[in-house]
Amino acid sequence: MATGRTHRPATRSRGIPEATVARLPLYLRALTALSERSVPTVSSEELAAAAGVNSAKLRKDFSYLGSYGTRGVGYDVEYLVYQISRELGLTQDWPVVIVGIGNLGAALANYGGFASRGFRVAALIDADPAMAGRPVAGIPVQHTDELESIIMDNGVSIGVIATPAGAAQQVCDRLVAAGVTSILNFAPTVLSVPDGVDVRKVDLSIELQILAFHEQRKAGEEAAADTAAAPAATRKQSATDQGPDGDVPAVMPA
Amino acid sequence: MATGRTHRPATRSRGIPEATVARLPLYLRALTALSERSVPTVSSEELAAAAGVNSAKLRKDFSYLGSYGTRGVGYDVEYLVYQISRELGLTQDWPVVIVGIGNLGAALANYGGFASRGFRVAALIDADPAMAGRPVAGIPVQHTDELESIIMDNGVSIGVIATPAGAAQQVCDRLVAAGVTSILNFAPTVLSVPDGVDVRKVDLSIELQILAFHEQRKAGEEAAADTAAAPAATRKQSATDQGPDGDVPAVMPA
DNA sequence: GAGTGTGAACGTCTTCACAGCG
DNA sequence: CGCTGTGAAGACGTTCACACTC
Repeated sequence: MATGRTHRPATRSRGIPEATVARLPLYLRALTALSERSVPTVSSEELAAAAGVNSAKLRKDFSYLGSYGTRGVGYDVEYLVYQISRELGLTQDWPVVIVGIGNLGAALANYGGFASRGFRVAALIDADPAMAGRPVAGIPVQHTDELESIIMDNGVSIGVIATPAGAAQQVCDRLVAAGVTSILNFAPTVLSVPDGVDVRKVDLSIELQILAFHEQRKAGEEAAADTAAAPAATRKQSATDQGPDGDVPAVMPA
Repeated sequence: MATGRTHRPATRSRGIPEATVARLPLYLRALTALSERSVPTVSSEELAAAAGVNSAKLRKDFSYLGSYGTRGVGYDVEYLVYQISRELGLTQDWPVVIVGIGNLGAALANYGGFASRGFRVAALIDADPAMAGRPVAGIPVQHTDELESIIMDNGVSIGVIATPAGAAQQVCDRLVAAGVTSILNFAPTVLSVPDGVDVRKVDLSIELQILAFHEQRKAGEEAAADTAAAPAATRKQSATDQGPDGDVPAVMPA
């Protein structure tokens, strides 16, 4: 089955902290927007505001990549876009397959955010024979039987699972056996994979439950409403910090 | 500057850590599955395996809720389901509106994971007049003009945004003005909201970029492959821990 | 002067390991 | 004995504040 990958020595010597990696796409998006408006440079303060984080965090994050800024000036937008893209591995082409072309799978296939980065939908796969051949987002759906050959022929290493929960583990096993080493899982199940395979999970229902928790808490605090500093109308960037993490599952490096 | 920032009073006396809150839905799902199989009790070890975390973390998490286990035995499944549901606020009904009924919005409307918890889709809203009246997942789509009245009439406090990025902030503003205090955002934008409103973000493209980062790293490590302990076929639960967090944005309690 | 880069302080989350209870 | 519950230790992440550079 899996290649016996090594263990992670705990301290990633050359490594960029996971928390930082998770924010790089955020910075990249903000920078891309600036780039499209032909803004030449940004300060950490401005960029941080656009990305919804605070500037100290942003500077610290960038410091892990290297010293790409200019003191007294800020960061060169184009240069940073390139550096972050390279760090994230977006300067290369990543063929991706989406398995499970229901409502969600179709939404993913149509999602523009993939192509704009280095991702290319190499194939759509579904178990329903009636779907076979039917085009979704301009790409013909192929039957699950073809899964292995599609993966191998296209050198796919990233797979997206958008099947019902019951089918997810089985699909996952087949993807991994065929050579996929990174999986984005939308099915509400805990997938088990061999060492060396990364899984990230997106779970809609979990996100709502976390919101419900905070919502409930708010309701209970209607009383003691003011403590010290709490200007009612202070606008605040939302994406700032998001809870520790746990939410959307996880990266499991070898 | 130097000392004393009027921060959050440090010790949230009654508070459950965010990281723990984010895992409660995971435990709940695992417990529900056990409950359906009429399993009466579980040990922390078994439940942890089912949820994809380690047992120490699970016990610590539960300890914030109270002492619901029995030493030498484990946890009563039904009782824990109830306690966690209550803690998450799922024992009450949460009417939710989904704005933006494209592929993704439709997928969300059809998603079974909502109803099974305390969430009820109170309305589907779209800006396209051609969508109005058309049923999606058995619910007729309503026009954006009705947004405010829908929110108020149904006492909706949780909104889901599945619109294109360009419309998200505007929709968000209207939702908030109408009384929504928790938002789940699928649009690839940083939303800015007043204090007291929570926003969580799910961003598909960001998840893929994080996977690409790790994938790239793997490719570069093909060389030094063996260290010490690396049983090739060791199966591992995926959702264990997922990176620090940052990824999907954030909860911003008042 | 303006703004980056970063050591050090601080806070949060995870893991360990074992006391204590059924 | 088995397994929970939890202090204490340690890893990780964030924030502060300022030296340093342009």
